[in-house]
Amino acid sequence: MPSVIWMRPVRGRRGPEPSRDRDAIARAAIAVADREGLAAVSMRRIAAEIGTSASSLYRYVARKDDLLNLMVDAALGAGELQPSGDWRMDLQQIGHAMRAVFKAHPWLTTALAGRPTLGPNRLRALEAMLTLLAPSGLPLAEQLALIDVLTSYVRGFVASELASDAAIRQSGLSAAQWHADQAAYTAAIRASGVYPLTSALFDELQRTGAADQDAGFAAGLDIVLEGIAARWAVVRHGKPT
Amino acid sequence: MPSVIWMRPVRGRRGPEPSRDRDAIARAAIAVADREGLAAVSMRRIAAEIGTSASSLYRYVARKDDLLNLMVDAALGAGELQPSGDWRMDLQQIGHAMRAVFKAHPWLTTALAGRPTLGPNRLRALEAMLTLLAPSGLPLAEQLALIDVLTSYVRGFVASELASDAAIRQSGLSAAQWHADQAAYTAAIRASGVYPLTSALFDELQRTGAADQDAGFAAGLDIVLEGIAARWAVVRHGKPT
DNA sequence: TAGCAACTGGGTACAATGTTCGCAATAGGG
DNA sequence: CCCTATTGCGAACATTGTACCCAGTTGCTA
Repeated sequence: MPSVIWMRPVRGRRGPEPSRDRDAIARAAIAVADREGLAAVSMRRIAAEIGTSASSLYRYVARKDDLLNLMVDAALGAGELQPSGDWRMDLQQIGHAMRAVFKAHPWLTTALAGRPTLGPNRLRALEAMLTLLAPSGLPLAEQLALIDVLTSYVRGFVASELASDAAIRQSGLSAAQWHADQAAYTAAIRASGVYPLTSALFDELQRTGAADQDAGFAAGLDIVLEGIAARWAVVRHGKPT
Repeated sequence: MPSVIWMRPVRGRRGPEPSRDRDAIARAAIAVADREGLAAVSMRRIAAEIGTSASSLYRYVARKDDLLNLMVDAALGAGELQPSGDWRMDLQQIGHAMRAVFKAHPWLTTALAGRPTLGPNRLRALEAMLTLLAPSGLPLAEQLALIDVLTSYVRGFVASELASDAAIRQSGLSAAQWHADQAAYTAAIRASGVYPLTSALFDELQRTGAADQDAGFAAGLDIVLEGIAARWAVVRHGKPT
């Protein structure tokens, strides 16, 4: 039996028809993770959610890891791209769409860590981005590098955005208590006098609300796109690396 | 008692002197994670490693999460920067050093996911990078965005590099079996005919060995630095965003 | 058509995990 | 000097991922 879940047949050739399907399982697990965090996703819990038992769930996924793979690929499948012909605008749009997906499923960045999930949805997205970058004439491996730069940036940025929420949920403290502890910590950092720039940064971040985190994201995205454009131009104009 | 571990006193004012210290605990945990993966890091295991019991370990860390925070900050503390005066060269050097750290501790990218650890070592690194970017004259928040772009890229790239190793270890399969399964999967993807560019990418990646992954990383890093340089120039020459 | 093999559903069991509790020993502060 | 805060630790508990087994169901084949 193959270890990649998408290589395993969805049902055997004999015996009763399975009463659930992978999509329903993924949806249930995603709903739980969205509502209560990734830690709430246990085999027993998801099984109960779809009205069956843990051991029955193992008829659909070989290991819990496969359940997470299903969740990740299903969550990643939301985006659909309408190519406009302008690669930079398209990449920008993809970046914003990815950010929206990651923010809609706060557990996704964590679940993706160390998991090279390559399900049908992610394959579709990869193919679409390669199609977008094809006119660059760059070697495919380098196109992949460009895509990696973009997706890594988005994931990293959203991870920072969600970090406090995640930490709060994980710590089990009240949000107020957590923020108080955090404020005490930054106060101690400032008081140490060893980190003047970092302290100033804390001040600035506190002064400007989280409202312009959108602007920050867009600015970072522009940096990335600028780098990609530069690389693209190198090939187009024959300039050396 | 504060929830941030670095705000908690390292020992009480009475009673016997603790027989171990946080550094030794972090070192032991890092050694186990390096050798056997993050999954092998359990409270009982680390306690045994330093010759004590699980319940005693709880005198040093309030929760397992704190143990991971200690590990992350200790692992991140390896790098030391010698500023050369050329910010671009310095950032490049930092990027390469970070990649080395992440590759030396394959569990680090995973442990860092969803964990806004801000221990002394990370604070030092942040302050150093802000010092480096100070001449840009950019607002601190935007300097942070630049740093995020860089670190996100490095983390994302190394995560991709380590993904297969991590997946192999996690699956419990033999490396040969895993690669066979993976090859069968990519073959099925090619056979489907739906993903021509992705299939070509697989071919190209297989043809070029992993030897030039270094080159790929450097290329991506250049893209990032190019983007940062562009942003820097905007301010210096007063051009509009 | 009879029967066997493959398959699904699910109850039970097991080892391992994070974490809490209580108790004995030990140090400093009044 | 004694009281209280603190350390080390054994035992216990609920929860977790997962293996095993058995009963019922379907389809292939003789």
